Amino acid sequence: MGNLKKRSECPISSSLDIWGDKWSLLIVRDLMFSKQCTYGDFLKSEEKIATNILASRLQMLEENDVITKQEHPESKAKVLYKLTQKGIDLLPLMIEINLWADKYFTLPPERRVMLEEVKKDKDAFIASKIIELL
Amino acid sequence: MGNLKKRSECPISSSLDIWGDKWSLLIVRDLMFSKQCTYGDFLKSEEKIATNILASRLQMLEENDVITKQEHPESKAKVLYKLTQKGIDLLPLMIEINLWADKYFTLPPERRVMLEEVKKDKDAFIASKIIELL
DNA sequence: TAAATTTGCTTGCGTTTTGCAAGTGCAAAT
DNA sequence: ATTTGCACTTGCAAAACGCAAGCAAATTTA
Repeated sequence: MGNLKKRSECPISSSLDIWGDKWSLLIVRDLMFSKQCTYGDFLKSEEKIATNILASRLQMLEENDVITKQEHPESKAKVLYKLTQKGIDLLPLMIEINLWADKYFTLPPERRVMLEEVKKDKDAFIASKIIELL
Repeated sequence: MGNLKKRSECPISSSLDIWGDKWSLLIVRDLMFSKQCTYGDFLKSEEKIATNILASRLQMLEENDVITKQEHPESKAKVLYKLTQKGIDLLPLMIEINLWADKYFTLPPERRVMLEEVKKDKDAFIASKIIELL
């Protein structure tokens, strides 16, 4: 299942081996916007990921230390997923994706607002966001 | 074949719809390091992409204006692939991937050298690289 | 306290994508 | 004229995906 076989020593390639698919970074995105999510929260996202795909991606990301499971404070039936430091470190990357998309797609209004903040002072935005996520 | 069906209006999602797979960014990488490549050049890369996958990714990237075909100055049998402005604009993203990988993988020496330059002055590195690619 | 619901998955199964090998058509070199 | 090089295409088995249904444990409701 979550077997990481590196195709090469190239850092781009090694990174793609972990999150180079259509879903993994959407999970990371959800965690960056929400700080923590349950399994059900991910399923509620606009893109409608299938349950088995979600399970396999969560496992893959956990095995590669991008996310961690935690027990939910209110219920044993629920599981909380959070970003690890390694996951939080994907923030600059996510921001660059947003900036690229901002140039070539039409962004939803809420994201435009965030992007304006990023454009004003990228480093400051990243710093404050990291604190928020810890 | 190269049908872009957006899963949502989210910029991350829309971006992944284009290059969110294990191979597309490796093609972009090759073009950023080499400025221009032939079909055969891509095949020589360490990761050993299959010919049919390469063809489908090149088509997808061309349809989404990330790369362009040009005729080779020396031969009609060869085809030159280059990054478009949209493709060149992926440079900051590629750099962030490198920086992330630098923290969590062991990079090959040549890349470490480049990364040192990036860390000294990221914007300057990007600026000079863009000029190089145009 | 028994039944129904919620939650986080797993399983089956048909469809799509991938990966490998071989083949094709055109250009260029021999 | 024939062989080689280059850019793909094709066939096919294997893997991954996507949808729906199922399931066990925890929690809520009656």
